[in-house]
Amino acid sequence: MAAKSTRDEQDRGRPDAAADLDFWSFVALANRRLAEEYGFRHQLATEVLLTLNRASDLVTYDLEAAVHRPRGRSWSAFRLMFVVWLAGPLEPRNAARLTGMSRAAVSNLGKSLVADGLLDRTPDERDGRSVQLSLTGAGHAEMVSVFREHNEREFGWAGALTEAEQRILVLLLDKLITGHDGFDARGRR
Amino acid sequence: MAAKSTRDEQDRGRPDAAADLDFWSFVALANRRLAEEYGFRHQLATEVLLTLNRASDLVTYDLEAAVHRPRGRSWSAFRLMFVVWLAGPLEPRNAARLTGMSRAAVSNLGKSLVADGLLDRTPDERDGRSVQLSLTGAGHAEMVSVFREHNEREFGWAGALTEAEQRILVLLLDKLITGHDGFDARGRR
DNA sequence: ATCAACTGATTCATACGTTTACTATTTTCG
DNA sequence: CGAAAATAGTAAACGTATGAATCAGTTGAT
Repeated sequence: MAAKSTRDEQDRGRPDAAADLDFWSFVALANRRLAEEYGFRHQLATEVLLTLNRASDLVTYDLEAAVHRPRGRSWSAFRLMFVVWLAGPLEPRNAARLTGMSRAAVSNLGKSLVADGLLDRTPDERDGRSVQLSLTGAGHAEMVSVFREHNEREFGWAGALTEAEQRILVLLLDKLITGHDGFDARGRR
Repeated sequence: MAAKSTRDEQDRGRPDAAADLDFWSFVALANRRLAEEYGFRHQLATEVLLTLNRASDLVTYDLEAAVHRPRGRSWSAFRLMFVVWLAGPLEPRNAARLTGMSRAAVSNLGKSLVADGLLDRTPDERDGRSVQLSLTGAGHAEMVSVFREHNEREFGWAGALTEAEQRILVLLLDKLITGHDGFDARGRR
């Protein structure tokens, strides 16, 4: 296992014991204390979820910082434009469902993106309550351009795994999610 | 593969084509269009990262909504108290590194938690600039109690996988992260 | 011993997302 | 047909995270 430091025994109680803990040695320490001192039983579950969240945060933060912020866009703006690009035109309701944002977030974000000339919001003829979101020409051009860079950097991350490993990872995550299914994008039933 | 709907061919361009897309069929649709219409090459990487983020968001949202919000605590507050509990006492700097938050976030959050009587912030004798975070008695009691519920619900998620599968998942995520190593908790070098 | 450079924590202004409440439209069904 | 319920989108209030600036203490060179 790559970066697991070994120094997580001894020196509990030393003044700055936490100073040289890294993520992996913290997980090991947490596992040990939760089991030995408190008797919790599902340490592997804790380790799975800690690692899952850690990986997701790290990758997201990197993509946002390296690709999107320099162009003046937020991670959420990219996500919204991504689904409008590939699944659009669509209603805010469906955009929210597919991105996992709230409807209000789509509404707010959409307002900015319309102001920036990247998104069009046209009234729905069928349903007077609703609206259709679509990319403008400029929005489409920006997505094609930004996704080129985004996709290369995604590959930089996923490329640490072989293709077979990547497929297994998707399968396992799929099983994790759908084993708990019946939720929509934001955990609502 | 469990919930992959098959209706992601045909009917592009139908007025509400997105209405019955779910997450998996959206991923399939995105893969197809990115490859066929735009010629992007790393679709598997896109699928891996979309699924990773999705899984992480879903699990986090569920734990926060089911376990922590009902007790009036945020997800971030739990994360901070978790590391202080198991790796503490520690300095805000190290708490930020282990949780992946910014130092400012730790400072803000810490203020609330101290006000609520869950956290102690005592000056460091060695270094007058610094401070040591530790749990109060009430904070410790709350963590033991809340983690019992948290851990059961974690198990509810991870339990969708066999133990062997869980170990493989951790290994793969580990490899994904450390294959890109040299980052600290928030992607800083 | 002193000053400059560094490091740690905090505060401030800002941005973003969520929840709740509201308005408008559509649907349902008595 | 018409009133009640449901649904879509938006606005307001709130909480929380972030980066920049600030304050304070430490370190090291001279």
